[in-house]
Parts: sequence; structure tokens; C-alpha cells
Amino acid sequence: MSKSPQRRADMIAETRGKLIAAGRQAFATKGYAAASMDDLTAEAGLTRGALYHHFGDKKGLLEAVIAQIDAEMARRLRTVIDEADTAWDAFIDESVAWIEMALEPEIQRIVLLDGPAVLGDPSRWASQISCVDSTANSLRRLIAEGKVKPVDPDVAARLVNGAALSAALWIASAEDPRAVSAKAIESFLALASGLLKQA
Amino acid sequence: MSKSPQRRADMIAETRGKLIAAGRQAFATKGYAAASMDDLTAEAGLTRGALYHHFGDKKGLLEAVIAQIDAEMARRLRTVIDEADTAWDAFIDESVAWIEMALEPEIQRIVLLDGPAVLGDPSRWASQISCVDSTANSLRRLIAEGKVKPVDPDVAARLVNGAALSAALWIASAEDPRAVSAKAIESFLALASGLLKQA
DNA sequence: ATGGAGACATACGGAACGTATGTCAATGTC
DNA sequence: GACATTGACATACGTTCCGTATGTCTCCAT
Repeated sequence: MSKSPQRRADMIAETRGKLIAAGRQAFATKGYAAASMDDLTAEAGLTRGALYHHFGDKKGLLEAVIAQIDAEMARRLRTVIDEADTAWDAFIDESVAWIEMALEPEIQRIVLLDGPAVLGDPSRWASQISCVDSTANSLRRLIAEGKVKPVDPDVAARLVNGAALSAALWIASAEDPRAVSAKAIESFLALASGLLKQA
Repeated sequence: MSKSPQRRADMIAETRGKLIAAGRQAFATKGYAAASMDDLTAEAGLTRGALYHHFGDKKGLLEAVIAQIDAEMARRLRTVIDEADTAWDAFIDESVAWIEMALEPEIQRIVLLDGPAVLGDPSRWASQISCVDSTANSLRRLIAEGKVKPVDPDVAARLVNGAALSAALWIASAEDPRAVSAKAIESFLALASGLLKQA
């Protein structure tokens, strides 16, 4: 009994989805290096054959997982931006939201720690870590409005994200994350104000 | 024929030194994961037995390598600080020097990419990544002098270093590192000025 | 001189990755 | 409607590599 082409495509997508989900789970909990492909494929009810067929190798699966997480992050950041009143507020709110997202173990472990170590610098990734892009866009608008010093928006966005990442790592390993988080955001706001034309 | 105790201690230190040097070389060129302990110990004219005896495991060797690099970085940063005229200059010069050091492939690969992925957040490292400490000290002095906003110096130092790291990664993967480097430092100075009480 | 500890080398087991090969269903072709 | 082909997986295999367990030899203490 044959299935419709559409149904078949769905099954393939489902297989890919299950592998990505299993990989995401394994990478998040054990870390990339310690995650066994035999284990995670079995978790998805498949074998390594399926994984190598769809993703080429272990790094390929990591790329796919990161692309998925990155898309989710971009969507969440988008809503934060849309709700802000001014362009500056959007920039700040987005950055703070980014710090908070970087506290989530899954994002921290996979995207922020293992990702760069295994795949190299994020700016070279296929899934062009879209969060930095949106920060850069916010900055571009602010520079056009004359509120922010005429710096290179892409570079500045990277710096801002780097600072936020560092803050997140610090917070995550702190005794009292909530208390440290407040201090980190305070420092971050001070730093960010340096981009303004007048303080 | 017996050797003096001093001579013996020297030989042990030499063995450790050769292993650290070989590990440093291998980690820098191949990355931590791809570096084979059989290969790098053979490169040092030894076997894995020596390595496990002195460093416990592969992570132990990485820690030792990072500690060595970190010490070198701290020494280099110290001279930069000592040559600065004001406390603010010291802070800025040190940060710029840090960005430039983060461009060196060895430092970038071992300390900035593999280190956090394998050993976790640097603030938890045994060798307490001393660069951040000295940045924090600079900030502490500046806050005491009233030049810098009363933020938490440790957190702010982390943010600043994170921004610098991100800049370095960006620069390193750029087409024209020298040109991008200038832009990055410009943006960095803008950001850092946000810490000043009056801009 | 003799027992013990430290500094290494060697041998072994096991896990994990990537590849090569096989199977089965679906699709296109004559 | 038979048949070759392609894609989606599963299975089997070889290799690499890590960590440990064991052995040896030198040096020091008593």
C-alpha cells in the first residue's frame, strides 16, 4: 500500500525532527563531546544510519540543532523588539532579553559554549546567528536617527552581544543568580550608554 | 650513578614542561578534541603514562596549558598597565591589548574557545583567568577615584572582557583583520566610555 | 641493605565515530 | 506492467582514542 508523496515528505521531516530533538536533548544535558550518537539516535527510535544520511556527521547535527534554537531565539527577540516604544528601548530590551536567554542551560551549553568550539566563530555559521543581526539593525536605526555615535553597527552589535554573553556565563555560575543578574544588567546599561551621543 | 635531588626535580619539571609544550602545540593547531594524546606525548619523546601520571587526564593537561598561557598574558598585560599615565588609560590600554592578544590563534583556540567548552565558565577555573582580575582592579581604582560609575567592578570587568573577546573573534575571521580591528577598537572605546561618570 | 614511593612505560578493555554495505519502498521509464 | 534507479534508512566493520591497571626502575628513608 503506497502513501501519497506529501505523506512521505512528512515522514522524512518527522525523522529529521526526531533526530534534531534527540540531539538537542543530548547536547544540552551531556554536552556535545559526551553525547553518543548511538544513544541519541536510539532515543529517537532510529540508528546512526539515519543520522549520517540526513546530517553527514556529528557536526552536521549540531548545526541543525543550533539553527533550530537560533530560529526560536530570533522569534522571541522579535516580539520583545516589537513591544518597545522607542528604538533605543528596543535595543536595550533586546539585549537584556538576550542576557536572560543566555541563562537557559540549553542555549548556553549548545549555542554559546559548544557551538563556537566545534563550529568556529559564529559569524561564519550557516545559520548566521540571527540575534546579532537584529541587534545590528537596531543600532543602524539609532545611528540614522542620530541618537547613537556613528560606529560600525555590525561590530558594535557583536561587542554588545559578547558582553551580554559574558554576563550570562557569569550569572549562570554564580551562587545567587538572581542577585548577580541585577548587577550585571546595571553594568550592562552603563556600558551601553556609552554608545549614546550624549550621556 | 645517582643524581642530586635538585637535578632530579629539574628533570621532573622538564618532563612536565615538555608535555605542556607539546599539548599547547597540539591544542593550538588541531583543537582540543582532535588532539591525540598518543601523538602529543610521542612528540615530547614520552608516552601517555607520563601524561596521566602528571596531569590525571586530558582535561588536566588542558588546565595546565591554560594556566601557563594565562600567566604569560597576565605578565604582558602588567607591563601595559605599568606604562599608562592615568588609571583610565591603564584600563583602556589593557583592554585594547587584550583584544590584540585574543587575535593570536593559540590564545583564541585554547583559552577562548576550547577552554570554556571543556572546563566550563572561566570564573570557575583554578587558574582564575587572571586577566579579568586585573581589569577589575583597574575598575575598582577608577570607581574609588570617582571617575567611573559605581558599578560592580567584577561584573563590569567580565562584561568588558566579553566584549573584547567577541571583537577578537570577529576580527580574526574577517577578510581584512587590520581594517576591522580599527573599527572594533573604535566601537569598544565608545562602549567603555559608558562607564565614565561624565561622557 | 631493604622497603617504599615516585616516575614513567606497556598492555588491555571499551566506547565512539565514520564508512561500507545491504535492504526495502517509491518513483520514473519503456 | 516489468525493470532500473534513487532515496531512506539499518547493520557490520575497522580504526582511533581514552582511561586504567599493571609492571619496572630509580631514588630516598631508615
